Amino acid sequence: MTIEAIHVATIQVLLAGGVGRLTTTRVAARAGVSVGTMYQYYPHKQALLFALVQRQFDLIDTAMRDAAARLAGSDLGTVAHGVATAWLDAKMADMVASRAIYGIAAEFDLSEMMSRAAQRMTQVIDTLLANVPDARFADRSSAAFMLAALLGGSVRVVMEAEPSEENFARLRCELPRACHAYLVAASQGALA
Amino acid sequence: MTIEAIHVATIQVLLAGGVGRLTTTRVAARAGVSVGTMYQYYPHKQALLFALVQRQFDLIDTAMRDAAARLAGSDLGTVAHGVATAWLDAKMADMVASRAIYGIAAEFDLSEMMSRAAQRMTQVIDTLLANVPDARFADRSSAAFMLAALLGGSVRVVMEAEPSEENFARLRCELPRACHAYLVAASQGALA
DNA sequence: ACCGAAACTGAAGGATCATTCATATCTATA
DNA sequence: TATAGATATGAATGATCCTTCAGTTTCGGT
Repeated sequence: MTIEAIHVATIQVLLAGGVGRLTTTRVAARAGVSVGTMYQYYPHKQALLFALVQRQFDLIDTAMRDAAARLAGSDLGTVAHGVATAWLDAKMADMVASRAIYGIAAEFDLSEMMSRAAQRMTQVIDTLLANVPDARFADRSSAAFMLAALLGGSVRVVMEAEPSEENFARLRCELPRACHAYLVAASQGALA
Repeated sequence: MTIEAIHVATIQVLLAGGVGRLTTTRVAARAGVSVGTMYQYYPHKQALLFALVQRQFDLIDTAMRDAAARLAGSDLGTVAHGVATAWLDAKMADMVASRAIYGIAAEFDLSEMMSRAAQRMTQVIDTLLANVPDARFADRSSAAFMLAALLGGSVRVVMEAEPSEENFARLRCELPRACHAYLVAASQGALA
């Protein structure tokens, strides 16, 4: 499909040179179509990029909701570990796209989009925490907010600063542990 | 000083419209100088931006080293709290610049610079952890790495997604707690 | 095979920008 | 005050790039 080729090409171009080097001509060339064709699917460059970002956000959102459904009602340790792992899986699964997309945020104003995504994520975590049987949180919404920030931020920083296999392995090992430790600290002791 | 005016103007322009809207003319205009003047201090736009980023990184690096010196030899709780607070203070002190600068990373290739900054930060934390009397880490370097990722990431995400006073207050309250909890979990129990 | 619609093409228009340089202004020293 | 060097100016240059549209190709149905 033409449109799929355009998407793939866009990500490739983004990875090759960042948003700065992403031109409509270059994307079209890499996709094997002409510039004009692109404009039949998207009114401007920005629309193309936004569509990519939206798709990525939706993917991750869905993955987190699935994980939340699976984990509902589990004990604190399972939830902490499960959320961290689901997040890592979702990000890693489409790491190429994720990395490429981070760059778009700077050129265009994605703050509204990112804000919405963060809020949805916090919301999902919050309801998940509300149903953990063996923990009561003094300030559950703050805990959910912080957990979302820890998850989102750590992965992002590693991807941007030094995305090596070694570092991802560390993340995979340490992030669940960190989440668990934080949630235990934020909850008023175990009740089971 | 002309050069200071240029720096300030650059950050203002960055905040107003991101890297995408940052043009040499606009920066010069806002600084109250002419384009040509800018080129007497920096060979190109990129050099100007890199200088800004470097300065910011150095500021934060210095702040963290100072904090580390102050905290050397303290117990785990003090170190965790101190590092988190120092980090927040450093970032908040120049939040305007910090936010502006995040945007530069996408347009130009700052990955090398960011990688170095992250490594220095991890190193500082690592030596700090090595001198905590009441804790022994199974894998100290991983703990230092993870702590750096947690600190760097969470602040960044909040700044980008929803930089409200309320959220910073939450960060200030929860981040030290999260750091402490993680470090306790990563160390093999308290020895004091 | 023929036709209309849908999809595709890519050269050209029109903007925007980074960068240069010939010229002007300031500053400090003799 | 005269002068050299340092600093500042901003119109002009040349490049890049988004976007458009008149014309071509492809495709499904008859």
